[in-house]
Amino acid sequence: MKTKRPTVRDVAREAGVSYQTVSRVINNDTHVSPATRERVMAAIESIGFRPNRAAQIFQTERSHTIEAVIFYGGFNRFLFEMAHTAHQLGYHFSISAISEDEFISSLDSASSRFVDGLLLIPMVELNVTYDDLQRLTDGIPVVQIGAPLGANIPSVIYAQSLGARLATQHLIDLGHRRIAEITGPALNYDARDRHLGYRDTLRDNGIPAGQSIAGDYSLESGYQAMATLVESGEPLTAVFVANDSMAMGALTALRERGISVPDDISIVGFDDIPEAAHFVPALTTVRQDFNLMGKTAIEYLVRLIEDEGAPIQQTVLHPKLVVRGSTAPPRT
Amino acid sequence: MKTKRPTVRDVAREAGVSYQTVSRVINNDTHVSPATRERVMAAIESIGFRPNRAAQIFQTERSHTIEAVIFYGGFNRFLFEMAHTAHQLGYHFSISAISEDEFISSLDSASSRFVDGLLLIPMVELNVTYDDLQRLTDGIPVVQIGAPLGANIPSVIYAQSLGARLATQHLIDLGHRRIAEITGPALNYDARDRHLGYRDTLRDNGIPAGQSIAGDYSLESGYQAMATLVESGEPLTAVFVANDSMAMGALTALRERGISVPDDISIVGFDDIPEAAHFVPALTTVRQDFNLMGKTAIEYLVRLIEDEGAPIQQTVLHPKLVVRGSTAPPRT
DNA sequence: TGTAAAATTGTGAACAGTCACACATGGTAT
DNA sequence: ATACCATGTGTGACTGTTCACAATTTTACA
Repeated sequence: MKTKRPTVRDVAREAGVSYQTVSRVINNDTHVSPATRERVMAAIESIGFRPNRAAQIFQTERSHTIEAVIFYGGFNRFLFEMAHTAHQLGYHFSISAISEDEFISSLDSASSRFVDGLLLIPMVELNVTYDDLQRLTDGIPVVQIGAPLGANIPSVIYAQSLGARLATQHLIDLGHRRIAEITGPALNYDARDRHLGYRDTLRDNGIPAGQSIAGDYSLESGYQAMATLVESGEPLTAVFVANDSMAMGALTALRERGISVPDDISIVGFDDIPEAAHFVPALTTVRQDFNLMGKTAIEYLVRLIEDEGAPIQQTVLHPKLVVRGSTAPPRT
Repeated sequence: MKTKRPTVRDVAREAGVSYQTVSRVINNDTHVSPATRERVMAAIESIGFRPNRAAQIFQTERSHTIEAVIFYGGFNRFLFEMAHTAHQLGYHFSISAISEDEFISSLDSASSRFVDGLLLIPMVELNVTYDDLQRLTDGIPVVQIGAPLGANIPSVIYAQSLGARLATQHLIDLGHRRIAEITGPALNYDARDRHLGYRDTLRDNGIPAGQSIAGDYSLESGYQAMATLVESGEPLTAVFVANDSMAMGALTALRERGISVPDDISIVGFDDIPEAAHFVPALTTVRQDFNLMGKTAIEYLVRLIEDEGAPIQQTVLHPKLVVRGSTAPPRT
C-alpha cells in the first residue's frame, strides 16, 4: 500500500507553474524569478517532494558519484570488509561520511537515491527512536553497528559491559584492589557500557571504585589521562583503559615516569587491535572482531532488504579476554 | 562525438527477438529457452551492450546499494577523508572492494552505472596502460593513488624513493655503514621504489648494499624478517624497514633477543602512522600524509570530471623524515 | 489425437525527470 | 519608434528499462 512519490508535475500543479519551472528550481537554474522560486519551494516543502535521482541520472547520464576501486588486501579492514561482503551478496556499497548535523538530511535523501539499506555506524548516542528512523528513511531497512544493549533497533553489537567485566574481574582475580579507569568519550555508548561493566564488577566484588579519568579514545588522550592519574598521587595498582589506543598512550606515559608495567601497575585495554600484541609490554586486552561485526551487519541488512518478514533483532557478540604481559599480581 | 550506447532494442534486433526477451535474459529470468538465451548473449557480446543501470533503478525503484552512514570522527581516516572531501564537492562516494581478477569487470561496468569518476587505489602494479584504462572505462576520468614516479596516468603519489633516500641518508650521516633492509611485497611499486631509494643512496655514498629481506608490510612479517636478519649472523648496525607496521614487529623481535634499539641497532620506518611516536623506542620514520593524498586525489578527480580540458598530471608529494628515538650513531 | 496446462515470446504503456525549443514580456540601444 | 536582447515561463519529445498482459508455441497426458 505504498503511496507513490510526488513528482515535479505534482509540485507544478501545487505551485501553479509548469513542471519545467520546478525542474529549474531544483537545479538552481537562474532565470527563475525570486517570487516563483519561493512559491515552488513552498510547494515542494508542503507535499514532501524529493527529486528522483534515478530519473535524473537516467536523463542526464551523470550520477555525481565517485567510485574508489580498492584491491582486497590488508588495509582499512573495517569498511573494507563490509564493502566486500556487500559485493559478494550482490550489492554496491557506498559511504556517506557526515557530521552529526548532516545526519537527518542524509537519511531523508536516502529514499530519493533508492538506497536499499542503510548501515548506521554512529559513534555517539543517537537520540532518535527506531520509529523516527523508519519515518525519516521512508521505511528503508536500517542496521546499526554499536548500540546500547537491549536497544529496540536492528543492530549488531559486542557486549561492551561483559568485556569490561572480563577485564576488571581479571584484575581482581590477580589480587588488585585499587583499580582506576580511563574511559572513552562520555557521549559514546560503547564507552559508557564499558564504564558500567567496570563499575559493576568492582561493586559486585565489594571493592571501592577507583579514580576515573575521561579520555576520547585517542592515543594522545590516553597519554594525558595516565599522566593525570599518576600525578594525582592516588595509590593504584591497576588501570582499566577503555581502548587499546589509549592504552598505548598510557604505556608511554608510565614508561616516561619510570613506572614499570606490569610490576608497578597492571594495564588492561579493550579491542585487541593488531598492534596490541606488540606493545611493550604486550597488552592484555579484550578482543572484539570488527570484521565479523561488519560482515554480520551487512548480512543481516541484506536479509532485512530481501525478506520483508525478517525479524527485528539485536545480535550480541561476546568479546573475550586476551591475557598478555601487561597484567600481573600487584606487588605485595 | 559520442556514439550512443546500445540498448535492449539494439540487442533484440541483432538477435532477432523482442526487447522483452533481452530484458529476461539480462535478469536471468527463467522462461527463456536455452537456445534463445544463447543467441541473445551472443548479440549482447557482439554489440557490446551493457544494461543502463540508471534506467533499471528508475524502473524498479531498487538500486542494490547499501549505504554506510558514518559520523565524522577519527577512525578509518583514509577512505573516510576521501568520502568527506567528495561530499563537500557535491559527489557521492562509493567503494568497490575487489580482488585483482575482478578488476577489469569492475571498471567496465562503471560506465553502465554512470559513475562520474574513478579513484584507483591499487596495491600492486597494474599492467594496464592509461589508454587501456580509458578504453575499459569508456573515457571516465580516473585518478590513481600511488603509482610509479613519472607514470603517464593522472595520479597522486608520494615520492617513495625520496623518502627512502632521506631515511637511508640519515643512517649514513649518523655513521652507519652496515645497513640492512626489510622490504615490502615485491609486486608493490611503492615497495619497489623504497627499495630503489635505499639501494641508490648506499651506492651514491659508496657503501656496499646490506642484506635485504622481503616482508609483506604486515606486522608479523616485520617480526619474522627481523628474526631472520638477526639469526643470519651477518653484522649490521642499522635497518631500513619499508613501513612502520613491519618496524613495530621488528622492534618486538629485537626486544625478545635482548638487542637494544638504538644502542645496538638503529631502525628507521616509513609512513609515520600515529602509533609510531609511541613505539618503544619512539620510531624514526618517514612521514606521508594519507589524508592529504586522498583529498588531493579527489579534488583532482573532480577537476577532471568538471573540466574536459584539465591536464593529465602526476602530483608528487614530498615525504619528510621524522627523527625520534630509534636511531643513533653506531657503537664505536 | 485432443485438450489443458505450461513454457516461451511479444506488445503497449509507464516510470520522472531534462533538453531543445518556443513564446511572452519588458527594458535598452539605436 | 523599432529592433534587439535578456529574462522568465511553458510545451512536446525523449531517455532505456521493466511490468502487466496478451499471444503463440510446445509439452503432457488422458
